[in-house]
Amino acid sequence: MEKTYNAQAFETRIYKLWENANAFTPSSEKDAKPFTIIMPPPNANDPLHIGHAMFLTVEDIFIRYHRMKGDATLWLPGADHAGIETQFVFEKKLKKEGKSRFDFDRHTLFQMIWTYVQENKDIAVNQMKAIGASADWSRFCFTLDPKIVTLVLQNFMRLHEKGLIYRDLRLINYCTKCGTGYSELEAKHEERIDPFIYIRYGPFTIGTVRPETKFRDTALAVHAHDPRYKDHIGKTYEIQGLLGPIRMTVISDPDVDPAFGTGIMKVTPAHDPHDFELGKRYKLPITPIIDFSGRMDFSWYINDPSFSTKLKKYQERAKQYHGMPVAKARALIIEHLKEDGLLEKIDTSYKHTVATCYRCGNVLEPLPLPQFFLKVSPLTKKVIHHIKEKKVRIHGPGYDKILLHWLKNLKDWNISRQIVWGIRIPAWYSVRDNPTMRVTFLTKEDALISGEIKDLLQTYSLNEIRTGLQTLSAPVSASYVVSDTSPGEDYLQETDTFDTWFSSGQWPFITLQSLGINDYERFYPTQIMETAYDILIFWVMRMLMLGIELTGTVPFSDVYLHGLVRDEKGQKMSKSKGNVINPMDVIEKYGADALRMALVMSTTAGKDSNTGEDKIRGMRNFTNKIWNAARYIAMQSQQPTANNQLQKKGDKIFQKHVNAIIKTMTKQLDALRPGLAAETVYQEFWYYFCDVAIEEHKKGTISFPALLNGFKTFLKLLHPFVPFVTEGIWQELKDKNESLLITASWPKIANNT
RNA sequence: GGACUUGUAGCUCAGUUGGUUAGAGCGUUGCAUUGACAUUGCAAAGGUCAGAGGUUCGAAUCCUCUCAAGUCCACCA
Repeated sequence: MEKTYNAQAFETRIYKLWENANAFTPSSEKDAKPFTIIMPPPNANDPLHIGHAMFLTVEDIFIRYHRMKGDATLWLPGADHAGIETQFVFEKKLKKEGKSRFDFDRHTLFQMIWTYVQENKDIAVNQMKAIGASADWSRFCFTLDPKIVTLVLQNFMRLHEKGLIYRDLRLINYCTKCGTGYSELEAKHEERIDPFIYIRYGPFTIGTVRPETKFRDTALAVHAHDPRYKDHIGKTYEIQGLLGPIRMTVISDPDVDPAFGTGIMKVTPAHDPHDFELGKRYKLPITPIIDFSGRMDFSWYINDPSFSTKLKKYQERAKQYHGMPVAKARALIIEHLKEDGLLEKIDTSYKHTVATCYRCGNVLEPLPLPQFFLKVSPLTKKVIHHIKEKKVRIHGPGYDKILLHWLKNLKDWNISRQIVWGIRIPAWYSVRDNPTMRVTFLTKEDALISGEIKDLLQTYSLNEIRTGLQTLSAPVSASYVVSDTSPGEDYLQETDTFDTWFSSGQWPFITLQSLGINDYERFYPTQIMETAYDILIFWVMRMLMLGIELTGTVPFSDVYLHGLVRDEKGQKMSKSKGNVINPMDVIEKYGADALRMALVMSTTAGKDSNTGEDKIRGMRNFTNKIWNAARYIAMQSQQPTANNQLQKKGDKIFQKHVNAIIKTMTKQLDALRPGLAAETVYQEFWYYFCDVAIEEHKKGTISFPALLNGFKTFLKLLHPFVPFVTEGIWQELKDKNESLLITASWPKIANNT
């Protein structure tokens, strides 16, 4: 044996040894208790980062422990198509090549992303193997596998049959840069200081940060008890605006805060969530003035028959605004307000929060768009019940409360996304029944071919429309049929795809179901869901909601949330800061075992940990310590059992101590405390086994067989944490009748009487 | 504005039904090298467990308040 442990020389070989022995497939023994972890599927386009290494390590520890305990242990790996994320990355790549998504039709774009993702998926799997993940690769699932897609569609249909799906016009958080809407979870609120503008508005003064939307105001609202405005309620005024006079009625609503601004607000239902609610309440029209590319839309004014009768000034202004980006238009409109003497004052220190795109940082535009929604309250009620019944336990301080808070306040889930990369919503609109439906071809060549379906049908055959179809906009009143196959010749399918979390929210059971009824019946519900706390709401909550609704049971009994891995100064790792630890570099330098130990040792559920190279180096030293203990053992010649009173006594004390360690570690692992268990085994191996037991043996007070036995026990206890070095040593020291450490049995407390 | 979490050695953190002298990694200081290991061993320094009060025979641990740090949530035009 070499003097120091060389991880590189072992790891690949050892992993092959396990793979060749089929060690990762669950035992088929009938009375073996099933133990299942569904791996959080990494984004298929992502190379592995330290966060992946974290969950792979923690989960692999649980998996290896249960496998050694003799459970039928399944760790099911997979990959997520990660709709928006992936399409965004791909579009960036296109941009570098001087292209855009609008250069391709729907089908071609999907195929291109598919190919791109396929290449990256294989890299990710190899990296997961390098970390030592003992997952069952033969059961690998991808969210866009045909079988998975079929199940997602069927489950959508089931939810629809249960009356939990509806289509509605709502103001959605729309990112005009990314070209898609989001759910409430994906909006990031940021504090901003924006000018607050006071505008002379007929007999009133109104305050707003968004003067550009005022052209489509539908009413003025005040609080009923406000003495300043009480007498105006119900009255209609002619108000001089930038495009001529408009008529506006004053309504009263208890939600209007008299203390804010001037106490009177303009109502713009199409562009403000609060106003949208008011609009609904008082049946005000929803009249947009901003389009989905984030530009001003004055076509309603320009195309109005009375346009030619307007003042020249107004005509020019409208033409000028039309098509202008929102921010630019706002500045210009402020100028025009000044010009017309309508600007009262500007408060430049107004602080408020705006919703921004969690991904690109662009300010989200609330825009009216018909979307599919999932009613959540019947689902969240069931989840709350299951949590209270302790059918599912959350590990990580405070996160049970956060989850419950969300469950109690959750709004209906917008599951439509206006992207191509995903599972297309199986809703079909009849061309015959919905003649006002529009299709838009977004390829440059076809950009002009848009219009009412009726006209298109005359020019093109239906098949041609389907192939090139980019987006379809059906009015909110359009009738639709939910079906996983086309209901008939004259139907067009919804072009929106599902929110990625809608499919990954079903992951624990659709994976197993896609693998066959046997797997589903044997391994569902699963035991542990292990993931980072930052996707508790996005993912874990959704899995609980959909799992309980669609399978009648909690998809997992324990949720273990690990913290985020930060650098040694506690800063978030990011490429721009240059403090990123690449797991593959670490493995090359120090070995996978050192990385694993560094990630898990002394960490607790739900708390961030700071990991620097010093810690990893320290853990590399630990693997070397194990190696050298093995060298010492290997150097001893076989000696008979304890042959004197001193050794008998020494062996007994040694055995007793080892038993205590087995007991402690078993308890810690059962309690889902891998960080503590790692610390225990580290301490006990180094400061007890090496510093005490081996020294005792040198003095002759512990017999060799007892020492060897104890060492083998330690290898087993160490194995879930540092699988490579322990298996490597095991192969050197094992008896003839022993085979692999990975499948050896977890130590039981030996009777030493 | 709400909610949650944290404050333990120079640094990074463990310490879960409250129980002798509060632990580890890294760092620091001294000594040790032909017999497993210098990626080491032995020894040492370093803590009023944020502060104050309370419960208790006993508190880092439970309760209250104060101070500090962080995270999440929230439509105020």
